[in-house]
Amino acid sequence: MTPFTERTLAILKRIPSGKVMTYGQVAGLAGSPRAARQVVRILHAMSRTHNLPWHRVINSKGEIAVRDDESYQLQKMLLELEEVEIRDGRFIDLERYQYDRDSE
DNA sequence: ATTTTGACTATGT
DNA sequence: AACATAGCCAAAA
Repeated sequence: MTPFTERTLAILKRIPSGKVMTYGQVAGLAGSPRAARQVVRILHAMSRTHNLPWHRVINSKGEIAVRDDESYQLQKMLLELEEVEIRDGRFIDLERYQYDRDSE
């Protein structure tokens, strides 16, 4: 496993329930701010086997990025189970859910 | 070594 | 707000 992947996994696992991060934020903390698409790859490839909170990762516009309707509904449901309120694919109060304080 | 692959992002219109 | 475009980059093929 490459260092970037390792760091990305560590970061993803630290996103608390009820909070979200963008693909770009995760990539940035993992050391490569413009590798958002790599985060997407990692989620696709490893979310199942590594028990990652894939539903807590959203795009920079503050939307659920998934296009497939079934997966979209699943992601929305998982977030709502964590008290994240969404309407029309957008977060009611994104500010409240953003997980920034991570630099440490 | 080169090409393809994305649940992306910033910018411009 | 919506759309197009170009840039992006690590991993896999």
